[in-house]
Amino acid sequence: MPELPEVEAVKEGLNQLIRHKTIQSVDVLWDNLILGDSTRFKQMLVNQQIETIGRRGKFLIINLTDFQLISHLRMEGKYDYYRTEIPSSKHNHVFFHFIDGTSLVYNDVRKFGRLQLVNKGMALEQPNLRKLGPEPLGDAFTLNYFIHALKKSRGLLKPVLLAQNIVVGLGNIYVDESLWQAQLHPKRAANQLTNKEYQRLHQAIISVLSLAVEMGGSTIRTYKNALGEAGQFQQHLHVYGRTGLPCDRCGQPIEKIKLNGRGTHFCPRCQSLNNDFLDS
DNA sequence: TTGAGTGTTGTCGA
DNA sequence: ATCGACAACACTCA
Repeated sequence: MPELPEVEAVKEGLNQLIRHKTIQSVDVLWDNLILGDSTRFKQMLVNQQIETIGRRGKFLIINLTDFQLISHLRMEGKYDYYRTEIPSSKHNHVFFHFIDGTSLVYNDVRKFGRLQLVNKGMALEQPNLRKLGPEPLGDAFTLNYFIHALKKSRGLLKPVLLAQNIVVGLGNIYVDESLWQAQLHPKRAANQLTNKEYQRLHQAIISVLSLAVEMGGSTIRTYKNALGEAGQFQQHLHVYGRTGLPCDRCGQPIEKIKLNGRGTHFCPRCQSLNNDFLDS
């Protein structure tokens, strides 16, 4: 489900809903969602107060009195907030009960998500967070940085952009959309673009993600933010889920291929493997 | 009915 | 070290 824009929307919702609330108890119905010992996880959270909720890449970071709770939604993780009774669902797996009687429930159909409690200040020191690249909408994501990073990289454009070590936040939807916007084939060698192409790609990533954040993300099948609201960026998709439909730029039917196991959508005319002529 | 496909990423083997 | 395949799991669709 969630790429950067969706996680950002969840973060915003959680900040509205659970800031300053104090946890009374925690229930875990599927231990594999918890990294580390789930008994300790439940114990340590009692009496912790929520300060603020942040985001790093696709990770949510819930800042507590003495700890940080790292939460990754992976494919289908969601948070639901309830003021009264919690409707029964076979996919509700983790329950945070607050002293005011309200609850935050982690729901995950596929159980791929992960929750990890670490000491305050240690979230960004975890190995998987430490190797993340810069935020695409932050100051560190400069064109110069991006060019140098991609020139050092090996492999094909799309897999390299999905790896999160050069820039965070892109997933299968937004990488396809960014490559369409930049008119680059997903199988181009990532270290062999022209400077003009690097510039187009850099700009495309920023503009696609900015608009998607503004629209509250994309709701393709099931995504909802913590307030229960759908995203609206799906109205703006040009290639993802548009296989066979005419390209919005040139009319050629959108193609779908498999690239490293991921469905990959692109326009075979606008995003040719040999499109150097676009720079002339 | 069965198999393929689904928004992610950590791990494993070459 | 790096890259691709696979696993974690449930559900939908052809």
